[in-house]
Amino acid sequence: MTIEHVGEFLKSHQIKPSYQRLKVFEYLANTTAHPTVDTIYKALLPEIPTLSKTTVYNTLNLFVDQGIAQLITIEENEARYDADISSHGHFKCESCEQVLDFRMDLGELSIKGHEGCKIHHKHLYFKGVCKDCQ
Amino acid sequence: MTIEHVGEFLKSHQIKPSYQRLKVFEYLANTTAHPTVDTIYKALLPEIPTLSKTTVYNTLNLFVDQGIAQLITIEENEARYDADISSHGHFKCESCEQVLDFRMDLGELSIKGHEGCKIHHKHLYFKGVCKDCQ
DNA sequence: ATTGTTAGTTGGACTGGGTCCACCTCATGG
DNA sequence: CCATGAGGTGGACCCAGTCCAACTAACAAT
Repeated sequence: MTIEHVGEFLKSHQIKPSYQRLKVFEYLANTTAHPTVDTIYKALLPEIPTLSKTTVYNTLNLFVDQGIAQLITIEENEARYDADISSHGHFKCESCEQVLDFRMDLGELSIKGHEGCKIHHKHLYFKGVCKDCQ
Repeated sequence: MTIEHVGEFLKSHQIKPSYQRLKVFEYLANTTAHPTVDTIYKALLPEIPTLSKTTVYNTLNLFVDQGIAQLITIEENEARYDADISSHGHFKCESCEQVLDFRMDLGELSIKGHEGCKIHHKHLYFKGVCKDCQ
């Protein structure tokens, strides 16, 4: 997604497109690496020397709240973010630590035994060893 | 599971059944609340006044490593533990914050597009609002 | 243009979950 | 009865994330 499209996209989700927000979303939308806050912060710092980590946190939380990004908690000690909000699963390699997407439609899954529950989000996390690390 | 069975169970998984380990596993095996470390610690403190939080951490990590408990990272800021290691999903109510089990066989699910990956663990997390909170 | 107002940004202080590490205790074996 | 090692303890420490007060940019009203 190019930078001018990002602005329109943010506006269409009730997010004022500040320079910081544009840059954070542009970065997130153009990677498949599911970056952490620190990764995003370090990547943008050369372009935005005054950037604050709090801003990155605020911005990502805003994106999650507005439904244009999702929080990935596959690992206990690191929050990762993903601008791909379509239904898919995440696989983390325990050796090289990369997180891969894989196609998986979670739409039809429901909760057996708790049918009255209203489901807002679904996450499918697999862990193991990727092909390259075996 | 009663306390004497816990001892045998731990031994059968190469874990020396110290008093602390017995008590932690007994607590975990007899609840469906998916407690946090702090919950377990506070619950056992009256019985074991000298208990250290580090011991609870060490013990739970040992259980996870030996495959008799699993770590639930459904929420970013709290690690929960579950002695039920059968294939099932977890639902967290965003209102009352309880975590419910639900039957779901994840055994047949594989990773489309990354067939070479060796899968060790599978986690399915749903979030929403439970029946009582609607 | 000027001022008021509000949203957004900044960075330092703070919090709390989790880890580290040195010391202590207890069980087991010679 | 002592030696050894595994397990437990608790205080220091680390670090991701939050809080908060001050600063800045954008915009509205006059």
